[in-house]
Amino acid sequence: MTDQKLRTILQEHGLKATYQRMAVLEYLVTHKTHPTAEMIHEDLSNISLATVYNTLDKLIETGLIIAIDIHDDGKRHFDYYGEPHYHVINQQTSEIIDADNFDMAPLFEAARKASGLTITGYHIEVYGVKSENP
Amino acid sequence: MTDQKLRTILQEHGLKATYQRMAVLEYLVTHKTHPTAEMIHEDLSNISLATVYNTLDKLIETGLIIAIDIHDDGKRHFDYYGEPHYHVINQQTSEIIDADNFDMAPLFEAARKASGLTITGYHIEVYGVKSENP
DNA sequence: CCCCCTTATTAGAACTATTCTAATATATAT
DNA sequence: ATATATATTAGAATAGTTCTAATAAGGGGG
Ligand SMILES: [Mn+2]
Ligand SMILES: [Mn+2]
Ligand SMILES: [Zn+2]
Ligand SMILES: [Zn+2]
Repeated sequence: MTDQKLRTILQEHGLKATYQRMAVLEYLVTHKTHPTAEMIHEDLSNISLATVYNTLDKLIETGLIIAIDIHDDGKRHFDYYGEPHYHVINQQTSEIIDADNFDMAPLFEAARKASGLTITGYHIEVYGVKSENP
Repeated sequence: MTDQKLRTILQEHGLKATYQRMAVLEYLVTHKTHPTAEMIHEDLSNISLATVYNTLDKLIETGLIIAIDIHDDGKRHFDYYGEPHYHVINQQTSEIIDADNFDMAPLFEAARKASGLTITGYHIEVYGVKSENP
């Protein structure tokens, strides 16, 4: 993804386009893993850990990324959320699989009915184990 | 809920029925809030915080309860999960509303197709804000 | 292009939710 | 009742995250 595109995304979301923010955003856009702050900091070796955390907070506020808490390792994982999707988590391996093959509109409508709120988004994790008879 | 019932639930899930576990389980069954470990510890004043954490871990392993991470306060919240349900979270107040008016079977099927796993459960949080024109 | 001012970055310290330790107590099967 | 594996506990330790306050840099207006 080009620097100009990253700059535009950040500015359209009301964020100053700093070198550090472009790097963190590009990292999340281009990695299919769901890294922790520490992993991002290790890979982007000239950006401080505090800035990684600050940037992740800003990107979450804009909705560009989400945080996923894997209770397995006590660390927060981050995920580019340009296209909303849900996660299937293998309980045996902690592998996180991205999936978007389900229309959440009916769930939104149910949630609106149940709460009276205007629904703005969702975080869905479905858990599974390796099939016995594949 | 009677002591004998709590004892039975714990033993049926392979856990020794200690006084402390019965108290924590009863606390979660009878409270509609989604408390943190510290809240439980404060209310059950003769049970150590370590035991509250140990018990919560055991109850999660059995599936009797789940943990919910509210990124608002950095603390893990716990929830009796005797009947699976999903949560609608008010982003303005952090209020957590329980809801079960949606059949998750189609989502399970989609998740199975996407991952090849046998689905065992889900954690769903839907976010919303107060409606403008109620 | 150049200020200016607001906002961002940084290293390191601080915080605190959670986990660990290892000594004591208890549940449950026999 | 006894034995034994398991649970509880206080307090220490850990580590992920947040805070501090000094420095740097973005970007709008001139
Ligand atoms: Mn991703
Ligand atoms: Mn509940
Ligand atoms: Zn994802
Ligand atoms: Zn609930």
